[in-house]
Amino acid sequence: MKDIALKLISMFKEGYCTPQISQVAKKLKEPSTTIHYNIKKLEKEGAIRSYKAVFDYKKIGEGYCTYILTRLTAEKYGHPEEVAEKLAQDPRVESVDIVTGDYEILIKLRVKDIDEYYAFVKESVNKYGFAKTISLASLKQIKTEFVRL
Amino acid sequence: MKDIALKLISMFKEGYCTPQISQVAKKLKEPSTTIHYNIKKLEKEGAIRSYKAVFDYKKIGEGYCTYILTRLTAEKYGHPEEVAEKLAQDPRVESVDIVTGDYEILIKLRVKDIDEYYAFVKESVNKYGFAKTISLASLKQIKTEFVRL
DNA sequence: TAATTAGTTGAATATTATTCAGTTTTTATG
DNA sequence: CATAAAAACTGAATAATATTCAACTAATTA
Repeated sequence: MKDIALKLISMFKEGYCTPQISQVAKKLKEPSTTIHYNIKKLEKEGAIRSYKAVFDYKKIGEGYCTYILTRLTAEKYGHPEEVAEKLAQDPRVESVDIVTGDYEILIKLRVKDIDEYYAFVKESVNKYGFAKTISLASLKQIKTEFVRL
Repeated sequence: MKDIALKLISMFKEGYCTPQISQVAKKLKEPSTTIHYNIKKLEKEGAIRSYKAVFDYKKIGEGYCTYILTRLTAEKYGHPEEVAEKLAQDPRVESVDIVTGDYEILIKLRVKDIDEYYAFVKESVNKYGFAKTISLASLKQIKTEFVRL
């Protein structure tokens, strides 16, 4: 077999999708050319960044979801954006925000299980300069990425 | 004019998109029918929940993003799922999780500005039984929904 | 109010998804 | 290990959909 599924999942996580113009046209009872025009406009303005898939993360082996709040070490403190940019490159990271409060960065992590979670944190402490972290494990996800699960 | 843009945004937030089979086929150098077969399989298994758009939220008037941790009142405590389900129906809510720690629910909220944020919190205290809340405002979003901004 | 720009739309074309039937590969079973 | 059954793969044909274009209409600006 070719194990295409894994490749598809990683591609659809970020993009490789497109709007269904004719379906939208039907729903809104407008000509498909009008819908087409309006979508292209939103894309040109940069209002739409990407078209992507939302998964049942348990079923794709990413059932363990955690929110990690982190404070950076003295040397990294003051440059949270650099750290955040690096974190954003990690495919396990769903989102990264610089936030207000006692902790600089909020990470949403999706991994298979608690072992992979631990591997991420252990690796990150040195790699990114995490001084202190608080983790909130998601016990149940009701809605993600605007999609109800 | 017909103000189609607003309707498109709300539709694409949750769905009305589809995978680009031929583009994926090109990228992976596989026949498009093979890609088609594998995608349909993922959909049937329920691994893919939806195809949707990711926006530049500032440009669609939802530039103010907050993470809200909340503890429920005594009467609601023990039934966080009911509250979470109601919260999930709100279009301003991007995600809702039941989490570990001192607070039961973690909400990711997207609104226009701090006034709309305040309106949400004020309204929620009574509506959902929020006893105590901590809010972390996102100062900068580096990555959201697996998409780099 | 004339001129320019932005938005709408139908018809034609180009592109893409889907179906189907045949093939290969993998898995299960005696 | 042989064989049957199921799952995965694929090319050719068809169906569906997106895109282009040119004409038109509405809105905005000078």
